[in-house]
Amino acid sequence: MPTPTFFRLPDEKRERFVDEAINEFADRSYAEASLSQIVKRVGIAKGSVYQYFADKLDLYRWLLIEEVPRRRREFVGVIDDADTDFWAALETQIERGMAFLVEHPKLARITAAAADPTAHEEVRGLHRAVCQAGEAELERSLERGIRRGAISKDVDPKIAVHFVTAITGPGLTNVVLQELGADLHEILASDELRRKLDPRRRRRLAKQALLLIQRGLGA
Amino acid sequence: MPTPTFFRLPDEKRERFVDEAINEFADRSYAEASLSQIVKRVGIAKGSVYQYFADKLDLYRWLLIEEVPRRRREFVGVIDDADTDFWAALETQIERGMAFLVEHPKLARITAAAADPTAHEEVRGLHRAVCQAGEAELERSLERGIRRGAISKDVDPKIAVHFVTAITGPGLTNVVLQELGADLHEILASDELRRKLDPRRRRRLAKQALLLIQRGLGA
Amino acid sequence: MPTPTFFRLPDEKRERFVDEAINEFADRSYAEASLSQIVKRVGIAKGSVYQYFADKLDLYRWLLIEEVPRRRREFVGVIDDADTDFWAALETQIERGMAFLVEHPKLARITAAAADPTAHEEVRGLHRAVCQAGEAELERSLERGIRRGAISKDVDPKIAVHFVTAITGPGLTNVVLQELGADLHEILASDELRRKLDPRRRRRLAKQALLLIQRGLGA
Amino acid sequence: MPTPTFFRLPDEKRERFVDEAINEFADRSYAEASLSQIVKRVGIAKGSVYQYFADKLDLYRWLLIEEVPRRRREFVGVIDDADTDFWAALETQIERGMAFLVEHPKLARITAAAADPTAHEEVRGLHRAVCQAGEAELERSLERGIRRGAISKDVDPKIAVHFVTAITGPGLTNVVLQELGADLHEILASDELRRKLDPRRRRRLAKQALLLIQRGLGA
DNA sequence: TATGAATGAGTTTTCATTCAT
DNA sequence: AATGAATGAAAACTCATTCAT
Repeated sequence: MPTPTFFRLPDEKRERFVDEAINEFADRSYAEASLSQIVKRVGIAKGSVYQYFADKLDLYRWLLIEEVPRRRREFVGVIDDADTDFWAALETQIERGMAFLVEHPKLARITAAAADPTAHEEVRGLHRAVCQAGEAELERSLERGIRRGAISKDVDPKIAVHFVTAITGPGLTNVVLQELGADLHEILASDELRRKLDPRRRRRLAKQALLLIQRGLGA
Repeated sequence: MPTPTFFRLPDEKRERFVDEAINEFADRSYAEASLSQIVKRVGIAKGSVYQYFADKLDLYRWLLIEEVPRRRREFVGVIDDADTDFWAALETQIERGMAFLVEHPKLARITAAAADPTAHEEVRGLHRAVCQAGEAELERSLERGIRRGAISKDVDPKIAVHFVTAITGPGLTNVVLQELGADLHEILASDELRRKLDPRRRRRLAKQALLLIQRGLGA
Repeated sequence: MPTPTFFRLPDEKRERFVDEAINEFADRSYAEASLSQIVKRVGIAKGSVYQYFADKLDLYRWLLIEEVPRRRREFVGVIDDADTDFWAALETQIERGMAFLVEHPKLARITAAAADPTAHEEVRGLHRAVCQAGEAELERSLERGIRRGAISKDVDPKIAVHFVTAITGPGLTNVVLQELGADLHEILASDELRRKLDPRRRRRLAKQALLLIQRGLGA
Repeated sequence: MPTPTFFRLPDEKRERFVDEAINEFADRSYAEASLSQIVKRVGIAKGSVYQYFADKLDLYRWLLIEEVPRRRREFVGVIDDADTDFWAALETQIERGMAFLVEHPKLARITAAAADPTAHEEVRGLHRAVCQAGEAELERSLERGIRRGAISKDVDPKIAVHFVTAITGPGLTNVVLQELGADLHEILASDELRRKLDPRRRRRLAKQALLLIQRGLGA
């Protein structure tokens, strides 16, 4: 976790640092990402990184577990299905997830990298933690859906959670990428690409995902 | 692609080399995988690798695009849905895919790593190629399914292909991992774990996946 | 040498600083000793060190040449052989030296490190100065011993001084360490070890050293 | 311990490497000694060191435990006191030890550094091993001396060994250094200094050491 | 064809020291 | 006086790749 020094930094400087760190870890795998690159781009001394974080892993951990999820929550908002229809909540979630993917592809990419099964022992541990947090939440949602009769009783939430996650995660991501005819890396470089996927089109794609899940699981 | 020299190698030696290369690339990401490790375990000189392959990437490319898919096809077999029921063919495919995952986790892991969005520029290109090959085939299957009336007419095969791939790929993988209470790395080390997931239990999981897809897409 | 600021410090704070500095330089060689460690343990800012001393070497010099000898003198006292028997004075000195070693192993260690011939150019200079001071004093003692007939006339005090120093310095230290079955680092950590070498046993060891010197040099 | 590669090196190259490594570790403490310096002086690539040794510690260990003792044995020879008079053997040993000190001050310095009590945890372990080996041998010698009547029966060889070691080690070293009016580092640089201590003078100094020990311990 | 020694660019990390506040 | 952020040189170590034998 970051040092107090890091939080005491002038906002502008801290943000520049975080942005470049996100750039680096979105571009390259943990092993390939290089602190040297980050400091070069931020324009600070190598040693400064170690004033802010204990080491490379510490920086990555904070990004992956704290900062990226925080930014995601900020963008996506909290979708509470406690008071609303399960399917309506899911639809909102899918739509906002797609918007996040398109508007913040770098952040999306860092999270997506957490699925890589070949990775540093230590990094894998972080990845598992990240995934499990999201899955636990969805599982509770599914259970609620079953209780309320939205989801069929013969669905096992412990299993279905992985299918729904797969559809709304890598599934939707790949749909988007195909629509754009590009990979995540290219999207970063091009505002034009991002505009290609206007909200109307996004809604159409979201509907398809929702339909599959709804028919697949619905009561 | 391998040099003629590589194919002229005594079978036993070539196989030992390939096995250790698979071990290494299944354990570590492309960036972390080390040729030094491979040659040490095979017991050949470092220079020899460059008699067989142009460089590290060339070796990885061949494994990812030729050798691992070849081994997968050998294990899974070709499931031709031209003559059979679409859903029956899919069910078979899912079941065999799960069996492959459990029996050959190393190979599965190399393929799964291809989903990592943060990776060498060049490696990413390979990954995309691998994915697109599989998706093209599935897309044709889906189109056939629609024509024959197995799949609803309002399904867009270009989009659905990603959802189905997500479910049968990362979705099922994660289901399996959760069932085993372990990650892919641990499965490798433990025959016991592998036995935990006997065919009957596998079939039950496959059914759940199939049901979701079938209800979701079915006419 | 310390700045006026250093001496103006509240006693409690200055003492805490000195104690931790001694801890650090007793644990690690000059090169390995780290100002960062010291300030962290004292709980002051890094920059403060430079308000008290010119630099790392300046701090070390003061400890080695002023503070540690001062503490040693305080513990050992001044043994004046001007009025007493040469051998009785030496015996006292040896006994007190051993007591110092056992009761203040950290201080002893800092002095002992001064014997290391591989060290910073500048540090070596300090070491030589420290050694020569002690040797000059002993040499005068030896000369007095010769004049009074306690020591044989054919002893060259300029040479003998090094042998006596060796016996009472590293010689006795190693005897003590062997008796304790430990190295200096372990002694620090263990009060129990220190108690193992009670005064009676210490006297026995001292006698052996004295006997060797007395028979070896005595008239 | 060195790799096979190291031993396969052309003699000239290997010797140049070892010589420079000895230079470095004789000049600076383990912590300060730098592989970068060594390779710069030898004129090879940094990576080459790691073809020869596992790491810095591995190189130091080999020098300290194998190579320097080997060179010392080669120079000093084996002095067997089994067949000769104990005192004559000791005298020879002292004389040759002094010659070694003067002729190979670098090697002597590396050994002497082993007495430094403030040092890397790992390095301290090596040092202790080196010291204990020498002491064990001398202890056996002393016991033989007692049995044969050369040494007084009331001498405890376990204790005396440290005093004798101190005299013939740091004691004699300091005598020599004082005679030369220099420290070990200056001796290295100056052939003239080395010549100042001709064999006749060396013998005189050795006699003084022997006399002290002989009178001190002799029956 | 096989070998394996040599390379050197690149990595993460440490730390004494400076200096604006 | 005290602070503590910034610095950057230097360290140990890794590894794909080359090339003479």
